[in-house]
Amino acid sequence: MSREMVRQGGRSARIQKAVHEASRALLEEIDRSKITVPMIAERAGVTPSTIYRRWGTLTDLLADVAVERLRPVTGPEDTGSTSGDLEAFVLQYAEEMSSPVGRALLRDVMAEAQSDGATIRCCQYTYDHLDEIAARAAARGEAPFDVPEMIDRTVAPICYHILFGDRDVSSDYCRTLLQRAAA
Amino acid sequence: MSREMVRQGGRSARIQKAVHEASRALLEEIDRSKITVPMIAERAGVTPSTIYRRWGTLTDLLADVAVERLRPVTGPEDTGSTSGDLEAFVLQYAEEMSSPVGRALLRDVMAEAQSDGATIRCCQYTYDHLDEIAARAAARGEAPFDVPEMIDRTVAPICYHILFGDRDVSSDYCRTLLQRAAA
DNA sequence: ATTCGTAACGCAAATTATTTGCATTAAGGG
DNA sequence: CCCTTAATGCAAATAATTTGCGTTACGAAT
Repeated sequence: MSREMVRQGGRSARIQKAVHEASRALLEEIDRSKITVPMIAERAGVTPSTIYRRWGTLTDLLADVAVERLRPVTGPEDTGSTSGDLEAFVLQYAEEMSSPVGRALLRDVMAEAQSDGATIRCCQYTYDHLDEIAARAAARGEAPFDVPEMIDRTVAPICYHILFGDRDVSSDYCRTLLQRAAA
Repeated sequence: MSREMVRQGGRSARIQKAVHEASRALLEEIDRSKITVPMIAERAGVTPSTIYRRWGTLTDLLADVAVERLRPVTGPEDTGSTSGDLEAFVLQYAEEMSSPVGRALLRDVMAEAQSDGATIRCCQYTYDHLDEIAARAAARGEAPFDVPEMIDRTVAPICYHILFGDRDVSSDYCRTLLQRAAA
């Protein structure tokens, strides 16, 4: 009686894939506020009730999709120097997130009410990237930096301005943040 | 044919007030994800269609309510010194926003898709507060500070950690941010 | 004050989304 | 290969959202 675990293979996985793909496709085609669960279900070739049972709400589903999209496929670029690595990472982060799609993903991730869900997983990617850059710095014998502090000084302001839309997050602005962080 | 403007007085205002009050009351009582438009309508004594026509969606309504709640009723406290004013403001901001209700408000404000809506209005309050503190500093002959930079160094990290839930936003942490900003 | 034009509302019907009960399918272990 | 049961499909039931239309009541002008 060890009971069954969550099933991962076969049909279940196929459906998750189909639903995610349908969601991504719709996010590209039509406005996010016009997307509905039945719409995604039809495109994915499943019944709406399946989606409701597995994801609960449209918000949760879109958050799940967003986290998946925000997961980096590759580690941070190795430019040979810590400052170069940091600049490459921060500029790419800002560019990805400030696009209309990126902004929508960010909002979807945060909309998920439960704090122990998608949000932490999502910003964990940022910690991991910076950890790796810091580890490289140490391996090179360069001066190390504090990862949480680096997030406070660069990533946090970038997210703030993207989410509140109170200013443009340009490359120049990102470099200013990096200079402040280095001081 | 200059025609009618948006109506503000009388019935229209009463309904807006009733709906806002009903929303606030429900936000205190039950989980945000369980709140529905018909629920608010009943509590406010209006028909659901009125809410749908005026606010469009539940998200937009809650964002509207959130902005209203986040609007400060009073200016920043005058402690006699700039560092004191800043500390008072930042600590109060963090405390307000990190509560379950504050966090929900923050999420609601951001969930509203259109960037030119509630979000800007909401963070404008922060700019205004800091502007006033900076003006006081100048009036006292103290060294001025750059308001956008202060936001980047204090408010932005606070919002980031509240929204992503990756760390606790304690008073000690806020003071650390203020010390960094002063350096 | 009274009248007039119309924005905002209430009501109810139509549409659409969400939930739920039950039968069926297919993982995954024995 | 069989057995248990998680996950799905289907369809009915419920709830939310939209919409048409008649009514109310701002607000402007007379």
